[in-house]
Amino acid sequence: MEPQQQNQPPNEDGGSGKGGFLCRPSSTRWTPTTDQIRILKDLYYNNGVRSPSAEQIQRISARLRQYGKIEGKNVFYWFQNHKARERQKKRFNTDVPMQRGAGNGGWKPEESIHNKYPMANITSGFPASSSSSGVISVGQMGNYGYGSVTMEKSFRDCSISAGGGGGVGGSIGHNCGWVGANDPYSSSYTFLDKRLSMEENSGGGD
Amino acid sequence: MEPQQQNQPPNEDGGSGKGGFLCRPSSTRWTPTTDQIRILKDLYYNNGVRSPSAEQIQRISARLRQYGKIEGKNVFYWFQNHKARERQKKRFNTDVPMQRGAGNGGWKPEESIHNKYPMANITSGFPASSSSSGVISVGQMGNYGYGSVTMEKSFRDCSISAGGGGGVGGSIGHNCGWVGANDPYSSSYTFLDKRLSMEENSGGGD
DNA sequence: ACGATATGAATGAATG
DNA sequence: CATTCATTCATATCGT
Repeated sequence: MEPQQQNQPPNEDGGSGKGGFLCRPSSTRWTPTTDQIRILKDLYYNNGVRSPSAEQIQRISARLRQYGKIEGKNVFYWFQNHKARERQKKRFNTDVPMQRGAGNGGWKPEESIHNKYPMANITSGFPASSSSSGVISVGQMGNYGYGSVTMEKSFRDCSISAGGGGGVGGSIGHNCGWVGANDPYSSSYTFLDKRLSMEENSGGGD
Repeated sequence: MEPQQQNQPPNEDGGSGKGGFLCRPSSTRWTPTTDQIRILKDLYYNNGVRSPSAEQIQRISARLRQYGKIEGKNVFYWFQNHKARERQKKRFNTDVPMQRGAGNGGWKPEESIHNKYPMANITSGFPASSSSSGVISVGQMGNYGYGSVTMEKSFRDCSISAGGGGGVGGSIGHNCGWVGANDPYSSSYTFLDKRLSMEENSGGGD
């Protein structure tokens, strides 16, 4: 993987310690664990998942939750970023067919669809999850290719009763309505809440 | 801060001199040469280039390649970092209770030759949402130069690790036949922002 | 050699 | 989907 080996802190805590004075979310942002990354990449490369739908995201996040705290938006952003970065990378070094010879263009060659981790019985008691060998349901089931996902943050209900007492699945099953939107040209693009005029004051020089 | 630049370091792979290992870029990371830095700064300050587009990056990197090994991502990162750091520094001082005309606090003003913003970031108004009356007082609350103090407005939840704790992967929703997500544009998001309240404290009511 | 600072690189999050 | 911002890691270089 990348030479940047970030530590893999056992981000277990949720941050809110009841009796604690400290509600200090160690990290404000999600720090994916190696296992999570592994699965995500597996989905991305081996399964061709690039823009998972809400349902898929829910599934993925649920599965990844076994390896650490994760939320739907994390998965969502991960895929978006991963895809965007790949494209961007390509954009930069889209150098014209000039002399080869080391003209690497320059970025890490990460397009391998290889999936290591034979998952041999390691001494560790890690929860080795079958990667592409198992019958994962998280794979994309039809939604191939690209997908424009315009997220819309409308503070509405949508509150999934999580932790109800066993049913973690969180039946977010009120999807029998919006899903009917098979209008590809009607780009969801709903009114984004967006922050009101929060422009940078471009105070560069002076 | 930038004490001085090393003069043309043997930044050529293969010449790993010390170490003994070879075939490996002695320097894992790009070490810009003085000429490269000079040009980059020139573009940054004299030309107001702060976030070059992919095409520009290609051009720049191509030009800088004359002075040393450089790649697209280097240019990209350079500008990103430069801008970010300058802003970071400014943020700490910008309006800090500084007495006296210490207009600057201390760090050197780089090579602020001049500055101009050819691209007047005039991003029009706000798309949609204008209908609602202007009951909006949420404007910035005294945000001077920058308005990004990590002010969350949407999600900022805290772990949704429901009590499930084990039976994950349940049926997370029974799509009524799953949406025919065959359409590339149909991922209307609506789940991000889920605000779970798992603060089921006995007695509740505080 | 070690600490401090500077800076390249990477990535999560957010916006347009 | 493209672009940008913020944060953090990693390493290079310099100071002591």
